[in-house]
Amino acid sequence: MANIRQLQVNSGPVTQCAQCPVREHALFQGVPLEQLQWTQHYREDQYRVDAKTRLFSEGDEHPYVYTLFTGWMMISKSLANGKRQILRFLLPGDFVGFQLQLHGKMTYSVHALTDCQLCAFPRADLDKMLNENAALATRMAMLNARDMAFCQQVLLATGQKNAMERMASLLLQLFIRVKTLRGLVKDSDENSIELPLSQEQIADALGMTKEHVNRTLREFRDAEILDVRSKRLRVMDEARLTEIAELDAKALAEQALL
Amino acid sequence: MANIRQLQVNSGPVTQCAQCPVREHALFQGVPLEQLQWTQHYREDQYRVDAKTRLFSEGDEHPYVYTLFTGWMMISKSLANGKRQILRFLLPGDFVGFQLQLHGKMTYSVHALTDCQLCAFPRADLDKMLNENAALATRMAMLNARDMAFCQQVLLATGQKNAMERMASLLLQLFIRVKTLRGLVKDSDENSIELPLSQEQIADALGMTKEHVNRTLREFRDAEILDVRSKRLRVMDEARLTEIAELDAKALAEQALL
DNA sequence: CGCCTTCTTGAGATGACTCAATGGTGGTGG
DNA sequence: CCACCACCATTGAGTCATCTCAAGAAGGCG
Repeated sequence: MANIRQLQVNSGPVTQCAQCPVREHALFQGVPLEQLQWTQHYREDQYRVDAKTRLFSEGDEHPYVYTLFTGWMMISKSLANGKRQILRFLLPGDFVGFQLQLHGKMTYSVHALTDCQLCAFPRADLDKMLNENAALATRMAMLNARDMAFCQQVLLATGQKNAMERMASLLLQLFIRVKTLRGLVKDSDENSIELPLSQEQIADALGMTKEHVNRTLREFRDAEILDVRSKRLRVMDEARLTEIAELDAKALAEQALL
Repeated sequence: MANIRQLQVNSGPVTQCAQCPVREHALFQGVPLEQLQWTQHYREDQYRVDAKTRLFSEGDEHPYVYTLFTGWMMISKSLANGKRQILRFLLPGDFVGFQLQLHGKMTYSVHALTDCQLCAFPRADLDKMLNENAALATRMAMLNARDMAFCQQVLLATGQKNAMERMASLLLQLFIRVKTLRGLVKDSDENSIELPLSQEQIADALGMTKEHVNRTLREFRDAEILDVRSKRLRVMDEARLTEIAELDAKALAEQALL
């Protein structure tokens, strides 16, 4: 609740995106170029959003959908008593904002965890574009199916795994996704990734308290499996982590590639 | 685990579907008829599945996707230790089987709770159909978005609500969906619906134990809010139930209509 | 340097779980 | 039509994982 601040979208297109690992808009990946010519006349703008600011909130009538180009964001839903569930962390390449009520109120909130750059589409245009281009609409369905599979994985974890297993699932999933993205943008450290999350955010993603997240992270550190410290996740024993998480690392990497 | 039996698909098309409340295949609803003419040459068969039998399991390479015409089914994922999360209950009109790896292993299992009738499509055809017809692909994306919103709702509940609130959410959601479907097929009893679930299944859908489901149901009965008995859910105090569930009844009804 | 957020740790409370035993109920076959 | 059996619901008592409340330590940022 407390960390929701004013939206700061600096309008004006960002022409270049030099450090962006995903050059194409996610919706267009794999769609043949000649089928995209006609989309030229649809509006498409790039925006910056500062760390810790809100892109939109649950209940807003928000006119855009986005592809995240750089940075980390999160999607969340809250209850009246202030409890918050983080549904997903967004990484470069992820699509945000598509939902059933295309022109109704958003069913979740989106916040930037780091400074972000994103590509925006007017909802009205998206609607038309999908109905005019089957390859695009199919890709949209596929993106949705990927996110669905992920949401179901998290639901399985939240409903049936204990604290340690849930945490292993989340961290391994992020570890693999970030390393997969990195394939496109070379990096040095093989067994550590940037992890711009507070323990409270991890807690809200896993449905546990921040204190228990802290204790669980300590257990992992004591067992020399992983170490989360100063916004960095270091994995010492990936095999053991995979075992605890009970996830299929190969499937995760495939998902991350889409 | 124990209630997984042999698949019994009686092949041969079911030409009529007299008692079916959803006459159209979900994927085709809202798609103009003239755009569907050309789909005629794609295969489409109807099947029956007996109560308590499996349609397919996590890990199977299953060649069909389905629309459920009559009956209740459930989608679930399991862990090695036998714990099972029920991801969703399927009602007439629901689409099952679409996923990212269209031709790979299924990421979840599907079981029939009652005797069911469903309409099957070969996966290979679906792929082509989507890529040839934008309206169809858009509709697929929309169906997915609906299911996504529902999955996120459940995730919020499982992560942040207590036993009573979670249970209220599930039962209210089913209550509204079934009553909405009933709009198409008139029925008498206004405040009760058929609920072909065991307490153990409710438990697996909510991430709690069957014993605690039993105790929680008792609390609801004692408070004269609802009564689940002999495969029937009777709601005595819908206002109170909605309040406890902290759900938007109007939004639920809209979702149910898609 | 100082302030504010985040992390860390402890101790006690509790909601939900486990284990165990009994009671119901519907379906099946004699 | 009844008797049996398997499955499902019910209830109790004790345990445990996780939560709550509290207080101090450590970062990071202006």
